[in-house]
Amino acid sequence: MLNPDVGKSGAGWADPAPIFAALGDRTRLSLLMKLSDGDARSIAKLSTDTLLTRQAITKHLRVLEGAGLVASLRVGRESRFAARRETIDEARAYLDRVSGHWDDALARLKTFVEPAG
Amino acid sequence: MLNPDVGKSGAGWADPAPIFAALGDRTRLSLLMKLSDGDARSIAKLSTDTLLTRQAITKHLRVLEGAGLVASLRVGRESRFAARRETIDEARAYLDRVSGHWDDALARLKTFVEPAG
DNA sequence: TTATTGGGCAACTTAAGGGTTGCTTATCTG
DNA sequence: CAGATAAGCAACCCTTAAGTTGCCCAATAA
Repeated sequence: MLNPDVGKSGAGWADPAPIFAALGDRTRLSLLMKLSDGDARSIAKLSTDTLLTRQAITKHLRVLEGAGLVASLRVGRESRFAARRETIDEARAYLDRVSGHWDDALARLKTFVEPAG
Repeated sequence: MLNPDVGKSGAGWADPAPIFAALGDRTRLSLLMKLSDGDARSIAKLSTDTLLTRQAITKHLRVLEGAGLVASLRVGRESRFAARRETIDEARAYLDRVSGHWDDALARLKTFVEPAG
């Protein structure tokens, strides 16, 4: 399948937690890194240079796919995976929201000791 | 404790997976959101408007702290937590790296069907 | 000083995650 | 066609994660 919509839906916002959860694994991050040039690769190719079995890699790829971070397409006898920038950008946008709302470190230190206000 | 260094270390790069793993939970994201104004809040305050017990919230906060996403400081009888922008930005920077390396969607579709090259 | 409120600690249950092995199916190559 | 290569499926470990309950301790407020 070329894609489940894990993306944005009009007005409200989808829960980004599953995206971050998918990113929260060393193996999956390194898979995403390999795919970070935009090219698609087969499972076999993605399984080289790793200690894990092909099945393990497959599972990780499916997790990434479930989160919308990669898309897969079967061509011939192989399954090719490619990174999906949209979802990565969605995660970035979320981090922007939680990061962009306050100013300097000094102000933060103050708030530790100030009354609960 | 005001924080263990989960941050960058000179030349190489720390593994960002634990950061994303910490972000990969709805409850923790909502906690971070509450803290996204830069102010510190007590556990009690952060436990209001949630169905979970205070203990559960505490655990989540400790997970966030372990990942460096928040810092805590005990003042009087309460533990105040505040978000740490550095770590959030670290996660953003990582996403920049995996996202910033290819161009348009069309090119990506091509790579699905092209020979493995 | 006695309640009350904010938190820490520990034990325990349930469910999910990461990984493996074994076997089967489909595709490509000689 | 025979053999090799790419992958899917399913069952099965083992460990960690999320959440709960119960109890105890420290700081504040009446």
